[in-house]
Amino acid sequence: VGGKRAVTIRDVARQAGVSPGTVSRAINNSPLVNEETRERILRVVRELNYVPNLAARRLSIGRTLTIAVIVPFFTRPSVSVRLNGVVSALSDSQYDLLIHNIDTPEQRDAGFQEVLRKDRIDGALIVSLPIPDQYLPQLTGANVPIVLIDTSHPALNAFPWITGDDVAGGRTATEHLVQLGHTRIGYIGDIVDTPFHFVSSCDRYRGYCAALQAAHLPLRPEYYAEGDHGRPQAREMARTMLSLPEPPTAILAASDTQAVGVLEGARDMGVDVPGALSVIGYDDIEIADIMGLTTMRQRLFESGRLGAKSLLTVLNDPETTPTQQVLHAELVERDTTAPPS
Amino acid sequence: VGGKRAVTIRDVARQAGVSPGTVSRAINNSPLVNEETRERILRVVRELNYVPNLAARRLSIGRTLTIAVIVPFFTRPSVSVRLNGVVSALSDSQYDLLIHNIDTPEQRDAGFQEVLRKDRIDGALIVSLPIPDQYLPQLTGANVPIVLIDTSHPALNAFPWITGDDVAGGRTATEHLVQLGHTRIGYIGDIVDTPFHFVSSCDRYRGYCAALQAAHLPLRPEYYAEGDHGRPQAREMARTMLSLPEPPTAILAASDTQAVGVLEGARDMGVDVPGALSVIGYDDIEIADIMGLTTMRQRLFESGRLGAKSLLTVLNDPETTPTQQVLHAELVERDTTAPPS
DNA sequence: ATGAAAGCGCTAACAG
DNA sequence: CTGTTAGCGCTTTCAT
Repeated sequence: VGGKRAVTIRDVARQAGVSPGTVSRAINNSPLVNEETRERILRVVRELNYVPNLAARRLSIGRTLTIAVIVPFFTRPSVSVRLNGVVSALSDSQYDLLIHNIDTPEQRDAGFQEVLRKDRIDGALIVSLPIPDQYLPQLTGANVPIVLIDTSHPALNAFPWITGDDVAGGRTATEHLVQLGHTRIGYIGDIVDTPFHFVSSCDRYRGYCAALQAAHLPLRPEYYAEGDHGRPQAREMARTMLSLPEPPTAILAASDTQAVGVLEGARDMGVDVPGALSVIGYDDIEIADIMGLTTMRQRLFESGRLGAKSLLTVLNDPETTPTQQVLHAELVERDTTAPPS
Repeated sequence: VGGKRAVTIRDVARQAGVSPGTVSRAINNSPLVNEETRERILRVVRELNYVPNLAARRLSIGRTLTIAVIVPFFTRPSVSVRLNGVVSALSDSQYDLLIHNIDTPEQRDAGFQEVLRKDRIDGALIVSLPIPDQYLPQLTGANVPIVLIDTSHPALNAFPWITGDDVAGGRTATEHLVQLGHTRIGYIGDIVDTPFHFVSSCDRYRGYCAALQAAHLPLRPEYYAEGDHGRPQAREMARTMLSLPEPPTAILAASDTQAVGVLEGARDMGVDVPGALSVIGYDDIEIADIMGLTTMRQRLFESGRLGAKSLLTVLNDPETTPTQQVLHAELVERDTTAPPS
């Protein structure tokens, strides 16, 4: 646990009989260095096992070589897959990845205030986190490029973003149920009015409404329920909804996790799926495959990867026009949807 | 996208009518500064919205204020939960978290060579990654404190670590099946001879063997199968095993993910669970709860949290003796195990 | 209690 | 092509 001083660029310079400047040029592939001296220097570098001190390099070049990803609830499977896309896109870049997880509004404040600083990061990815108006100044004034993944804001259309079209997705899912012949279709989603104001559930509900209207089906308030995101909550809501005098014959859930809760609720009530109840989820995370759940597939990994790539592009050339892309969700039919009996 | 120069400590000093050194002392809570001047300085800091440049600070104090976590396959649920424990323990520390994901041996090399450097990090957590002998010199010579989570090595007993006892866990799981009356018990796990040499599956198998021997039950080679980690592979292995002339009446899987594969395989073969086949998994990730899977619960989140705390302790005081802790796994009985029929 | 000055290890502008 | 020099922005002796 000794204090053996690290090898510095000076040591290399001395050993190779050149100046530190030349060593710097040599290791940074500057053309301004003789091929022979470069080789000699690189040999010494290897002998001495020299690696440039990152902090010094960062301070000197005025860049942090770090990218932050600001993300809520990163253990949620859908988020985790998106993150993996980010990690994979960044893995052979020069950038370090700084993960800032957000579980509470305080952490969100910290994320926006302490992380989005030019002396901390070169760029940021904001993933799946709705952006309240109050933070707009911090984002637009952040002075570092920001890419939005699975989130957006009308005032931030100068930023690159990658999102899904949740309204269209909710509509497609609902249309599938309508086409199967369902007329009593319920919706179970997230609470709209949380500190985070997640909107995907809300958007999917809007798609649901649009599909019902297009099919001239009534919008029945008792067929809408919202609760904290989670299986147990969805289970409870499903039980309540299935206890109605005239229960729905199909339920669209705002996520696969909640759809699984609905399946559990149906089982609790002795309601057969898909015989007496069709269930459709959203995301197509692994559990959907396991449970044979019909769902809307989002390209989660891809969204992370594309967003990260897009940030790298901007970082390389700040003049590029921002990539903005909508990834459409696709219906995956499995075993939980069928015509009503 | 303007170049408005960031506020530096000099600006604050000038504005407050003191020297940069005093400002530094003031913001770092040095006792060597008059209370009045400190307040004046802090006021200016607030007015100018000054935040110290991290790279400069790091270079100056010779620490990186960064902790790396080196982890394979971080989207696997069990890994993801452990990571969340780490993140949570570090969230209100001064340290940044640098995540180095490992999916290939090359990334592992990079992780051990480029990440474990004193100029990059102040300390590291190695999570769920077996350590081949060839890397021992790099670890012992890394010159930064390292904490092992869910992995260990006889030569690294000077390091703090947190592990589960996989042998004991495998034994407990198997004993449960034995006590239910099973005598034909199969094991489905990971391939031992991969580039990563994961050992947990192997250890759990050793526990399985010990339990069988203690119960005077024969060890039948046809009741052992190994394959790449994953649901589909486990499903296939289960089908093969259930096709034996004398199939097992119970199967222990090396992980919940694989146990779910076994459930699928059983369903494929029309084998009722738990009527004709008992299945037990390992980890107790969310899917186990969903599927009603009997399993061995590991304290995943806790392991990450404890490991990170332990690293923080060492970082604060390098003289502390390393915390080494075994977290025992606990049997969680659900609906997939029953006496043989 | 405060200021001056040196230095962390690197890069880059300037001379030659 | 290479050496010299001046920072990057902060911390930390050393004086006072």
